Amino acid sequence: MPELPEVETIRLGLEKHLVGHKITDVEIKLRKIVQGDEKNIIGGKVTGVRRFGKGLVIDLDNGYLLAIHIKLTGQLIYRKVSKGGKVSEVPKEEEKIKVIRGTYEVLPNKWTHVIFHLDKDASLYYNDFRQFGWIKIVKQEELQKLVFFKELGPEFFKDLTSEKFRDIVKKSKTVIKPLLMDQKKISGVGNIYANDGLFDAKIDPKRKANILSDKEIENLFTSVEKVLKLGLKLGGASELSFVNALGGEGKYQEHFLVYGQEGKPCPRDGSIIQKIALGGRGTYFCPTCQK
DNA sequence: AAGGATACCTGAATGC
DNA sequence: TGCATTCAGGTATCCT
Repeated sequence: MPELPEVETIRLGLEKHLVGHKITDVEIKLRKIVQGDEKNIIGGKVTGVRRFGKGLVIDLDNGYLLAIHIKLTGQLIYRKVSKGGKVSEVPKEEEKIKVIRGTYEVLPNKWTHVIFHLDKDASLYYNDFRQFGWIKIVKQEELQKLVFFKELGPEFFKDLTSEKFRDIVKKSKTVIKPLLMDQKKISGVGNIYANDGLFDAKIDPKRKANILSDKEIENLFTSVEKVLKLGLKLGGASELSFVNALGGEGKYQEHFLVYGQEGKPCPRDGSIIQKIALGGRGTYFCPTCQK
């Protein structure tokens, strides 16, 4: 569920607040989350934050980087201890942050698995209640050796053109919805935006990719771009545990078209939205207007 | 090789 | 009521 818009929202926040900070210490509470030697990043200063699909890269000035995937429930939250009650958009010590659905906790909490201590009274917390995410500490030149980054397909707003998208769709023998979510084919799209994009394009998620017409493929490209753009504009979808780099919530969950809307009326024609499983994932669609 | 099924994990929702 | 089961999902891995 953290998909391109959510991860980009985090990246923008980290770029604004984290860049320029030096890592002074790393506290690892759950070892399996971190791979590589944390000693290699101590003393390193953050020079930039990049995103590839749903993956994040925090670049340091000492030749190392942090490659991060938050998977379903990871959170990266920046906090700076405010001195002298100065007004700041950065969360304060006592501020509670959404952990999962209706649960709010201060930092750190039982789901905080890694704490990066930074200079200038700041810290970066990694929380993850399902513990699926990972943080890899590697040398700059080793990023492209990481399987996840190496195998990523082209992505929307970057290197995926509508022509490339058409070729990928036409070549695939799978069902269109799982194809949209296959990171090796197209990166950045997950369950929420695949469901809503297909709805916007009026395409039945069960159809085989290679039988879609050129026009349908073009519409789908435009529709997926459209919902991704809206998701980013609204700061992502926070229905489960997504929060931005300052612990704030997004608003796209208030604008879901069909995702999670089983039993509710279709926003286009009022038919009841159905839920089925495709590729083992929840799939929501309108049975009458998605052909 | 591509595509499908399963594991990973835990809180919430559901079942009886 | 309370205990057990099911469900959610992005990869990683195994299997065909």
